[in-house]
Amino acid sequence: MGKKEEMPEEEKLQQLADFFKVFGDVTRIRILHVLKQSEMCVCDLALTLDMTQSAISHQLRFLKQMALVKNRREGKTIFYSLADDHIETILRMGTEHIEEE
Amino acid sequence: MGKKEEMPEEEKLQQLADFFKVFGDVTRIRILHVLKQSEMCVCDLALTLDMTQSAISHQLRFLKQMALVKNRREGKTIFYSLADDHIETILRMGTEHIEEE
DNA sequence: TATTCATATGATTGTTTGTTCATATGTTCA
DNA sequence: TGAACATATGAACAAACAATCATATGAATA
Repeated sequence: MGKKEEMPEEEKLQQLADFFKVFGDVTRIRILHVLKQSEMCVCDLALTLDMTQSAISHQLRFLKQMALVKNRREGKTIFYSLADDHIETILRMGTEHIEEE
Repeated sequence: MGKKEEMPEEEKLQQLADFFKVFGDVTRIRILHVLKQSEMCVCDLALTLDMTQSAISHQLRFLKQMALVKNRREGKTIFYSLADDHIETILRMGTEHIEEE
């Protein structure tokens, strides 16, 4: 929609750092890794990752803000899933880098 | 050399987070961005990025540890450069993600 | 409508992290 | 060898961050 090419270089680099920062935490990586397989509600994420509902919820808010996950409500429960398959690609790239050599 | 496929999932995710964490800081992103164009010595990096030599040096050590940069000595000065072109690819992927939509 | 279940959120806290300051190491050249 | 220059490093400090605790919001159902 907007012309992002016009963004000043410095600001772009800041955004880039902010973007990668999201992946720089194990909890968030674990969440993304689980969601990569299937959508999941908050309480099941908490169970699966063995963390409190609150901790998961806080991270999900962050991930949502950064547009990495989306959610849908079904009655009382809210299901989270990856926002797009771009995320998987990035995770795979990182994995490949780590695994080589 | 080692078979990285045998690594336990949890440890792999931790390594992945640690890897991305490197890119999650503006200073490091700026350093990598500059080195993408040409190798450079510590003092010029400090000048270019308008930061103290010490701050740059600390970050370079971190980047070196994570195998993202390499260096060579030439007399008194030490030149740093990107360790491989993989880094550029990852930066580009991040940039693309940010710039789209 | 009161209770229960699912999730969100604000405040607090302990930890991590980036920068600074002071100083050490290492190289060159007079 | 000693002065000058380039880089590295340890300790200390402040800011950012993630988890926790307590509580609020919101939906279903008895």
